[in-house]
Amino acid sequence: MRTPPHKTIERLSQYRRALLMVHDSDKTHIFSHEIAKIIHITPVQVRRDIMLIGYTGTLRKGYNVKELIDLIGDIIDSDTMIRVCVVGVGNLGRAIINYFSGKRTKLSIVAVFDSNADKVGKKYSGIPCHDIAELDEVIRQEDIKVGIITVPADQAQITADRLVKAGINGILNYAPKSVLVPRDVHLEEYDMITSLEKVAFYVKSD
Amino acid sequence: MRTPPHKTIERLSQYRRALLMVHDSDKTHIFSHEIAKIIHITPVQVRRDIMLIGYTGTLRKGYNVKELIDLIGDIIDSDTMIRVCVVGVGNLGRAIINYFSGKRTKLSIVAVFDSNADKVGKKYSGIPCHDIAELDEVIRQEDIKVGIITVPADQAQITADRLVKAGINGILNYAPKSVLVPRDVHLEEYDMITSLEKVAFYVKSD
DNA sequence: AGTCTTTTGTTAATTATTTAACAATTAAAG
DNA sequence: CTTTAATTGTTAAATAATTAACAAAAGACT
Ligand SMILES: NC(=O)c1ccc[n+]([C@@H]2O[C@H](COP(=O)([O-])OP(=O)(O)OC[C@H]3O[C@@H](n4cnc5c(N)ncnc54)[C@H](O)[C@@H]3O)[C@@H](O)[C@H]2O)c1
Ligand SMILES: NC(=O)c1ccc[n+]([C@@H]2O[C@H](COP(=O)([O-])OP(=O)(O)OC[C@H]3O[C@@H](n4cnc5c(N)ncnc54)[C@H](O)[C@@H]3O)[C@@H](O)[C@H]2O)c1
Repeated sequence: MRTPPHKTIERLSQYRRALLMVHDSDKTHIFSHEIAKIIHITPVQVRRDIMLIGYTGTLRKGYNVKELIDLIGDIIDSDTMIRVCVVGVGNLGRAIINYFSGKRTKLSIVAVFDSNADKVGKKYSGIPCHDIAELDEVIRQEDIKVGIITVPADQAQITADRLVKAGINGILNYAPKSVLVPRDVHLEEYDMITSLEKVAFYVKSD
Repeated sequence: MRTPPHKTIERLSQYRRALLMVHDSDKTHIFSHEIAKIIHITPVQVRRDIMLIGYTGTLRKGYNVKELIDLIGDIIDSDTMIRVCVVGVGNLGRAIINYFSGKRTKLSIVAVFDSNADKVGKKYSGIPCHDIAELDEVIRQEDIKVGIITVPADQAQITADRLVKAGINGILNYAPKSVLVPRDVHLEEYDMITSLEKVAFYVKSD
């Protein structure tokens, strides 16, 4: 099967989040328009995405929740566990560690780093905090493949460089400063202000 | 001028973030390829966006940083200050309040809410925390137009309902559960797990 | 049993977004 | 002063993403 479009990948993750919640209830099947409503998209889009990944529901019964969850896993999850670290254990870092812990079976935050001696040696949501100086060593030992950056903006680039040097393959950067990485390192960046300004823009021109 | 495409609005916000940083240095002008490098897009895209908003740079000198910042402000900012509140002062809420404070001239977080009595009455980054029961009253008094949700997932919908009832026009939801709002309320949602799963997907299939 | 309604799966059409191409212009170099 | 290289602005082409259209199947209803 051809690898699905970027946007579909993104939505698959959202579908699964929604499906996992539905699965906790007693529903075994779900219609495209029900999924659509949760994600705020159209039912056609849902059906098209599901078609793209080669799943078929049952006519007039909808999609089997469990099966669809598993299939999405087959597509977007790695075979093996992907190990992740967080650099910078401030408010945002802690929010992320705490939110994420145990949420997914194929992704796991296994180490966090900070430069503040008061934090080093402590555990956050059960994950040990290492000194930033040990980053290289720990990343190699723990076989960490993805790093999340939550340090102050002026430390973002140097942190990214360290992560790259240690052999990481993907970075998720929350510091409000874009970082430069080699082309073979996959980079995602997110800035809340962009989202807020977007809301504000559409609010004002209502 | 026609209102720019959604994606351009998003990038304008990013351009401005980058330009503000450049402006702090002594550079007065910047080339499209320099902006492009910071945002990780192509120079053509940058020029096209700038064309769309009707700005013209000087040939072989690039764009005037200050002018471009101001023009982007004219497009995406509101004439008047847009007042924002945050509901849920946990790790994430505090990270947001702290990060955002004072960053933009036309957007301001003026109130935060929590249900925990220990937090009510305190100030966070200078912003007073009110009891959630006073939400309606404070939002009307303070003329708040946008709400940011950072409460636990199971409180997300009820919080959204409260905000809508109080007359808010836009919501930025960070709780990992989609909320339903009337069509005239602009909604943005973001979930870190989607970003992380995206990174993981592209990392594994490298 | 036959009709109606719902819902999927898929192809085609439409719309949105990005990328390419290139003329025009200007600063710098010789 | 002429040539060269760099850079913008814009139109056209290509690509990506969404939406529409609709046939086929299956349960519900009579
Ligand atoms: N992208 C977003 O939407 C968003 C939202 C909120 C905050 N932020 C940003 O995220 C970052 C963290 O925010 P926060 O509120 O947690 O800040 P914070 O100050 O509470 O935490 C920063 C942490 O990083 C550590 N640190 C500093 N330099 C370091 C280094 N070189 N190596 C390792 N650790 C280092 C500090 O000791 C601290 O623990 C900031 O850059 C902030 O602007 C982004
Ligand atoms: N979208 C993301 O990327 C992302 C990342 C991290 C965390 N989260 C989510 O953000 C939310 C907050 O995370 P956190 O780490 O700050 O959690 P937290 O538990 O530290 O904070 C939640 C706060 O909300 C308050 N609260 C609870 N119910 C409330 C209500 N009905 N009204 C008002 N206040 C209420 C609590 O008193 C607490 O202060 C959680 O839902 C978490 O899953 C999302």
